[in-house]
Amino acid sequence: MLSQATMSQPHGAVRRFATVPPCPASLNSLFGGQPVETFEPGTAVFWEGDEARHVFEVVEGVLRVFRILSDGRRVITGFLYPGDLLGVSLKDQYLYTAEAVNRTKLRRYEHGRFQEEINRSPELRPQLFACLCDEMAAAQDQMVLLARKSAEERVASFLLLIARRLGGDERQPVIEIPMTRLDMADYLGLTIETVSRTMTRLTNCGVIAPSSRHALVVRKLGKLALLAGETEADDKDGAGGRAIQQAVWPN
Amino acid sequence: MLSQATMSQPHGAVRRFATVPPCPASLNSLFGGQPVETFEPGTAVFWEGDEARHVFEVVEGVLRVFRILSDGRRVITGFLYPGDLLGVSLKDQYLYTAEAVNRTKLRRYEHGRFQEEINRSPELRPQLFACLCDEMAAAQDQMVLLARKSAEERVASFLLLIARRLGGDERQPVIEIPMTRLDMADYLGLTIETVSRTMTRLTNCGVIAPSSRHALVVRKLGKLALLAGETEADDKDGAGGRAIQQAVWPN
DNA sequence: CCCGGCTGTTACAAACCGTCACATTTTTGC
DNA sequence: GCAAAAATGTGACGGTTTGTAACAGCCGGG
Repeated sequence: MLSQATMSQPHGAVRRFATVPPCPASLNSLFGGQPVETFEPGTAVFWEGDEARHVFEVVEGVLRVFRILSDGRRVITGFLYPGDLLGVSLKDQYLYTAEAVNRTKLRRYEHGRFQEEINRSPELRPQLFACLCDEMAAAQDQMVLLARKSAEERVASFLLLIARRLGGDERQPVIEIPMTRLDMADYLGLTIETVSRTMTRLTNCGVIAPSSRHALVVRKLGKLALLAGETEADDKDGAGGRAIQQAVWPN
Repeated sequence: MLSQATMSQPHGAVRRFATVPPCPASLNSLFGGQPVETFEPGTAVFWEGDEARHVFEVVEGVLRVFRILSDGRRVITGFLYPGDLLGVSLKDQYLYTAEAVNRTKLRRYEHGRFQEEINRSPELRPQLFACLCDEMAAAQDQMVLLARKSAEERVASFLLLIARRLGGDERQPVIEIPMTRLDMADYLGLTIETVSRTMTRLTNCGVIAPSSRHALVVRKLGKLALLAGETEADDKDGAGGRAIQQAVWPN
């Protein structure tokens, strides 16, 4: 079963199995023969409104996926990491812009052929379906974060997400943050100042320790999970066993 | 092609074709033979964490779909209307609670059989896929709303969504709002007071006019669209042709 | 018919976060 | 390397939204 706590996947951006090796009839194998294209930091893979001709697989690097309101406000709906798919759940045109955060390598697959392959293979279909489910679950988590979480909870949630993705099961994972503070802010629905201040506060509390500007160490993973305000008590770390009061909403 | 501006569809809740009549090989026909079950206002169809045994079709009434944080904060990720599907994009357990807003009638379909039908039919699959795409698009819209829109823009966006869903193409549609202010607040990431104040302001501006407590008339649809802060200029109403400054984000 | 509970509205003070400003660090271009 | 530009950190201040509270309106029950 797929892990549910993946990075928020935007529309059409799908996290695939990280643990399943590519076998002939897996989503992974589809892109195998395609040439690798490189995108420099800040360059767009496609723009919102472009005709959706291709599906992409992230081979290396990180992408940001966003939409922009008419007055310039930007909303990043997700970040894509190696192994993720981009441009799947679309019909005729992309609903968002995809841009390289750092130097990124992609494989491209023609959209119509992708659909055909999926349609043809009873093995690929459940994989794709599971990916879409994960994508929706991540979108839901993000809605919860944006609708009801405080600035501190948002930043903590974000760091926790990256820590779980990159840090494995370590107790004090070292995590890389390739995106800028502005990217984080536009992803979390905050300003760069608030992100900056909040991370400073987390540092002063000893929850995190800055390594370089784009990397840090999570010193108290359990504390971070508590600050993230999660429903589930993923409390493998013994840093604080707060009682979970099951919320029963009066109707 | 499906309309993109549908009500935000939560995980597994899919808006189907409203214009396509049920034909033997359509999603609509699957539920045809199932008995209709009635849910009283406030009763749950299922709870977050329940084993996902069934897929539902909304026949009549409105549902709210939500998640609750450990301290009681509630986030409504979407409302479901007649014709919508519930519980599709899930694997083993429901990720949210579904509750009847008003008296609701549903048809139930066993989850495994639903999957089989989809797998078997090459006609049903693209329909389901298109539904999932709409669902993701709606989730994205909601993320934009929650991340960057002001209280007024959120309320305006919500009213516009309902107006377009129910009011058809009328210039001054009468729209029903079966949900409470608390539901609206938990959907829009606001408090009931803010929702109330904002609607009062919209009334004073002449944009809307209250009909009853759970119904109102949209007097200036174009103005409402402007207040909603949409990217696209859906300016069929001549109520104000503000210049759209295309935002080019400096990288 | 009146009453009690629930929902919705309005006012006011408070909190959180955004805005503005500037110092500091890092990166970029030459 | 050096200077310019960009990104980041930090503080003071203000605005939007929230929280608290009181009141009004609707609805069902006695």
